[in-house]
Amino acid sequence: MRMATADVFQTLADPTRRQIIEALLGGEQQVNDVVEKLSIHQSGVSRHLRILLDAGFVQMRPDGQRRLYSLRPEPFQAVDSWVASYRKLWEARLDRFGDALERKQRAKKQGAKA
Amino acid sequence: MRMATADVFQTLADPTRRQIIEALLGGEQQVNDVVEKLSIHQSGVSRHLRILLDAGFVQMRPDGQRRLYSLRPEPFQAVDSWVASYRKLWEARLDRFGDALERKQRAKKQGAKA
DNA sequence: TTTATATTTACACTCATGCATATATGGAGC
DNA sequence: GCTCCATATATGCATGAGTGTAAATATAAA
Repeated sequence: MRMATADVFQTLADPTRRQIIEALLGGEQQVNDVVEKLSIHQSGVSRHLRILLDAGFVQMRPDGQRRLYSLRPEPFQAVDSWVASYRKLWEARLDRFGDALERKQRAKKQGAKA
Repeated sequence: MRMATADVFQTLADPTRRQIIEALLGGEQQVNDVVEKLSIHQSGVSRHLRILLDAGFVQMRPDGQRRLYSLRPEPFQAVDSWVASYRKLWEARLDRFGDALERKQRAKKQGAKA
């Protein structure tokens, strides 16, 4: 149960796990709910959830005989922080749009607050 | 040679490949330069570079008997865009700091421009 | 105890990795 | 042109890791 960035990518490598993550974006779900959205047996989903739990992507809350799973932000932040190191690769070529974009976003944010 | 987000995570799952990517952050490198930074044989590096090439992470430019590899932005953008879908998971709990932070960054940016 | 929900384990299978070796490619020297 | 050397890729092999399924086991409620 390490929790390093390394395991984060290892965990995300499996498409079924990414599907599970996407399914949980809607909010807390019990195992069977997740199973219905995938084409894999329940035992497989349980194992994937276990891996996601170990990697910190999800948390679990027992509710009677059910187990409710939901997303946790930390590993996503780790990915975000990793990719940030490489953002310079494409930000340069967007520079000319940068200022206009920034102004637009700032205006939007101001509007939302009003 | 697909190029979907799926392969992106699959490609990033291997720690040696992430090392290679990191090594290329310094700029264009020939294969031997990369080999020296890792503890793996040249043939292995070549195969990893091939995989990175297929996934779009790197591009190759022949220079005599050397092959110069460098990073390409697209797959990183794909990761960035994927993680953006989950940003709401942690942005909420940072809201109270958000305004102060934004002001600070804005001030910094202004300062840099001056 | 019976039922619903979920996890664990054993198994077969596939796939990826690293190494070693062989093969390709390009330049230098003759 | 030809050979020699440096650089790099491709292939065959052994090994290890991960996946899905099915059966067995846990857990909680009725």
